[in-house]
Amino acid sequence: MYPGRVGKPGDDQIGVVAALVRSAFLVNAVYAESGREHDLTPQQGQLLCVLMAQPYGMSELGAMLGLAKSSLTGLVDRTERNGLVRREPDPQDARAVRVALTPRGGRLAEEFYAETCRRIEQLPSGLSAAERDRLAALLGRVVQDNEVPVVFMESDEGARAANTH
Amino acid sequence: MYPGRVGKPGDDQIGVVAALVRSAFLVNAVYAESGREHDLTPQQGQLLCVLMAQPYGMSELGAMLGLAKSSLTGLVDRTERNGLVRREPDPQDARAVRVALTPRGGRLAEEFYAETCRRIEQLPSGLSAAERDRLAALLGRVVQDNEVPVVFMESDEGARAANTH
DNA sequence: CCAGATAGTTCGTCCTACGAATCGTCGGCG
DNA sequence: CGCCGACGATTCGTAGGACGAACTATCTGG
Repeated sequence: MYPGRVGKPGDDQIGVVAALVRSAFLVNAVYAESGREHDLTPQQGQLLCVLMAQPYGMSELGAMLGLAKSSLTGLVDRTERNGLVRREPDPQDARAVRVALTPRGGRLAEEFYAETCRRIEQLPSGLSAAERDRLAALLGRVVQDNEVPVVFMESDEGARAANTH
Repeated sequence: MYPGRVGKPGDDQIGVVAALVRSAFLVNAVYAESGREHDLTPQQGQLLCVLMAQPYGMSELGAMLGLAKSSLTGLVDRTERNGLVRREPDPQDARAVRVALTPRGGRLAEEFYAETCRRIEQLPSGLSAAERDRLAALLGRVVQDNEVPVVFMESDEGARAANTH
């Protein structure tokens, strides 16, 4: 009844729950550290990563990031003040606003994204390629089953945008 | 060289990197929501979870949680003000302090921990028991390879700590 | 054409996080 | 023994983050 142990007797493996929580802790730390290197707070970094895909309205951003409207206003304010994003009027709707990366914001986003990828990729470096693949497959299903918003680009989108390989 | 794809052609699986980042996003959301139900910020909830295992000194906590000393002082201040933790003098060292759960803090920690476990456990509900087990094994190795501090108890430690008192 | 819904902002409050400066204690070395 | 540097922790100032309630302006269905 406690975290997802399948209770093989004598198994001394960590539970799924603890594994998920602690790996999230790792990822959070990477975000923080990676952000610090580019003078970004984790939240601003996340915002840039979301906007790499395309511009979004404030409400859309709020829904994706799980933030209240007023929180978004502040986050975009500060990021805009740093010259990384821009509020553009929505041509269809005079109330609405589209938040887009500035050129400088775009460059910084690429750097931050690449750096973060690099660091995150180190985390499972103890696993074989096949194991990493299986981990990706399993976690990927968890992510999809729970309909996580695209807060971090698909890797090959990223790879293509970053270096057109 | 980008995120751990093993590049089977036509594979349309998410990359390890994106999977890790997005699952972390999920876990963060759970922490926030679970905390809200118990009038805890995610940070205070995390503090309580760490202290469930045993009391710690401020410096130890800072190291485990990855926070600067001054950040810890504030976090413990606020949590203490809410009556959830207590600063006890360290008998060996008059400079040091041991932070421990109050009875009320202990109860709240158990509730928060159980609720969080319950919710996190739901995340991989689309996986079979065997798959969850494999996910736990893989993520567990990542966590251990990266020496993640025990920011979330082992499940059976939790059960034991709760009962053997 | 108007009433209600919708998009965003403002305001006040509290929490989070940090570095620099500070204070008291500890311990080793002369 | 006494001192001084290391160490544990707090204080202070600053800046960011998150929220709800109240507000403005626009949009849209009837």
